[in-house]
Amino acid sequence: MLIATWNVNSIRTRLSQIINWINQVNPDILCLQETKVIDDSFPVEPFKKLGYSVEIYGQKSYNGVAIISKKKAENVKKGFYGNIYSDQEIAILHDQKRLISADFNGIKIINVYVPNGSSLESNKFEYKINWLNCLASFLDEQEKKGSLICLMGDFNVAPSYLDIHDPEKYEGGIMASEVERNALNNVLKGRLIDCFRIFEKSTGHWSWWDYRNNAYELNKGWRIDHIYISKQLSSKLKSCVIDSSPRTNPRPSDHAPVMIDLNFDDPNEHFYEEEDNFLEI
DNA sequence: ATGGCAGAAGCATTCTGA
Repeated sequence: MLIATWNVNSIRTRLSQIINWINQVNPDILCLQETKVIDDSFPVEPFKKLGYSVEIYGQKSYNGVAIISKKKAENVKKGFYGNIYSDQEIAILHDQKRLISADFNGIKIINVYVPNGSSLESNKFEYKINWLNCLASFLDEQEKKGSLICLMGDFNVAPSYLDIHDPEKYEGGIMASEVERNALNNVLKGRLIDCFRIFEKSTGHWSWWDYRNNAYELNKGWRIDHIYISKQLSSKLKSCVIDSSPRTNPRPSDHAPVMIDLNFDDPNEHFYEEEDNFLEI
């Protein structure tokens, strides 16, 4: 089962590129971020024509998330829910459409677009940390229910210096600060693993390149788009790749899709031992 | 230290992103 995440930076501008990518890759589940459109204007039909089901949670101009899937999503939830924080705080977090979740094959798929935060001094940074703390509480609740989790999206955090093209310049700044990494680690709490780092330990692998300063051509990127799965699922993980090819398209998204292959054909087949190859940073 | 580039809204220019 192929599960992918892609910050497309506008579903309407990127529609043909996304359809082409789906035709090439044939994902079972594709989580999109930054769709930038209200639900009534989301181009649903091109996906339905390919046999996909579409679940959307969008707003005007900014943010917006969607789950495109071959199987119909079950238990679709838009935004945070459950007994986490006050209703008032939840209401504030719902103003920005950044999270949608659904169940597939007994796995809870959680698609997130984590706030960027702008700068460490910004009130948007405070919002980012609050949002990540809310996500941590949300996952605590899911864990209590015993759910198997696949959490993916644009996290706007580089987990380590290995995930930045120029760590000397950027370490400690936005997307690379201790505060953000602590907040991310508090979401993961060791119960979720970074699929990409199961297979690749080295630096030089990016999922986002700035539109400015010829960053893609100079390969000056960051790895800020991630797929995390419950440790119990790690034995089912066959691969995790970043497909940078759409970044070479005319008028590309600044992000590339990230994809995992989870084995559900043979439940006894193990690709990795759980405690092996887990990179602790 | 600042801006670079791109998208949406909407029609000149601002806001936002990362």
